[in-house]
Amino acid sequence: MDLVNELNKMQDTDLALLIDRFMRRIHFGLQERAPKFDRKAIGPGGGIVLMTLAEMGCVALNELTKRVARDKSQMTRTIRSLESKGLVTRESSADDGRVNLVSLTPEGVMVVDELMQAVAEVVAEILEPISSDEKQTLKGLLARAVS
Amino acid sequence: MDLVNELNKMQDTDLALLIDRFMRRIHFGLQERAPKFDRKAIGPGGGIVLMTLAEMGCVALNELTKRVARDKSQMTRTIRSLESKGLVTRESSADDGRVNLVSLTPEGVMVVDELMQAVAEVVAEILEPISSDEKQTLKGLLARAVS
DNA sequence: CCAGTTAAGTTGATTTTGTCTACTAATTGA
DNA sequence: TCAATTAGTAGACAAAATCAACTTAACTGG
Repeated sequence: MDLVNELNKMQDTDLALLIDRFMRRIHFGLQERAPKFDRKAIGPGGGIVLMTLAEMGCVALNELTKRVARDKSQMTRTIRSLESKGLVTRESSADDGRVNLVSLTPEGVMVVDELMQAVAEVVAEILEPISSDEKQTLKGLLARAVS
Repeated sequence: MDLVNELNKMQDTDLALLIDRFMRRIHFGLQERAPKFDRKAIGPGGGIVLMTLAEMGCVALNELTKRVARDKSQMTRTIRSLESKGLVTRESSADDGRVNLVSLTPEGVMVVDELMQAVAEVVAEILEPISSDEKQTLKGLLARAVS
């Protein structure tokens, strides 16, 4: 019982390492391709925010912050940077004067499209050794774990 | 055909977001528990190195660098820091005068054991919604992708 | 054997992220 | 109405990533 528990812990531990390595490989893959698509110099932080926006649509800044799991002060800066590049807009909510609703501009949509294509290429490259069905499985499991 | 391709790209894209969120959740979970196990203030960077060392055993620094996918200059600093805390040792290789062989000290083993327990708890918490078999599947898929 | 090249590691400078605290303004609720 | 939350901003600082220059050891073609 305790032994089984030990083994399971082992397994969970190197799962963390696997996740880290996966992340780093995505990072390097994108960095290589950055000259091709990152004309606005949004960087990794901006990229994650843009992609999350593409996923969520117009959304409150605090919701976005929770989703990407970053500090709110940093999110302020990231959004301001993206705003200054014309990729996102903000308007304060009518319901609640404190919240800012963030959404992609048309140009933001174009930029995020290119970014997503690059991300897709990189991820596809990493996932090359596993089948399409398995990709589905992988994504499903991660989604259930993280949601 | 093109449409299917588009869909697959979409899926690969949000897989990257899922991985990022997973990583962040591990990070926060460990940060919460840090007071309990991180008495040597090794931090996330040092932690990954220690766990990788636990996995690989005595290994050349350049191999370690490749494995954790960090810059070699940073690895130099991380290892030096861990060395100064008595958690790893170095000796230059007999075969090749350029390479440094790194390994855990007995104290490093103890520290990494506590760390791994914390990591296991955090990961187990995140993976709570999926079954044990599914964990195996997940780990297998990631391992195949990343190796 | 030996000059040119490559690889391992170190150092330094710089930038980017992350973190923590303090603050303002808007909202909630007793 | 007034104390307590909540959203967002600003500043200071720490950690990590990045990039370039450099040293030393090892390899390689002639």
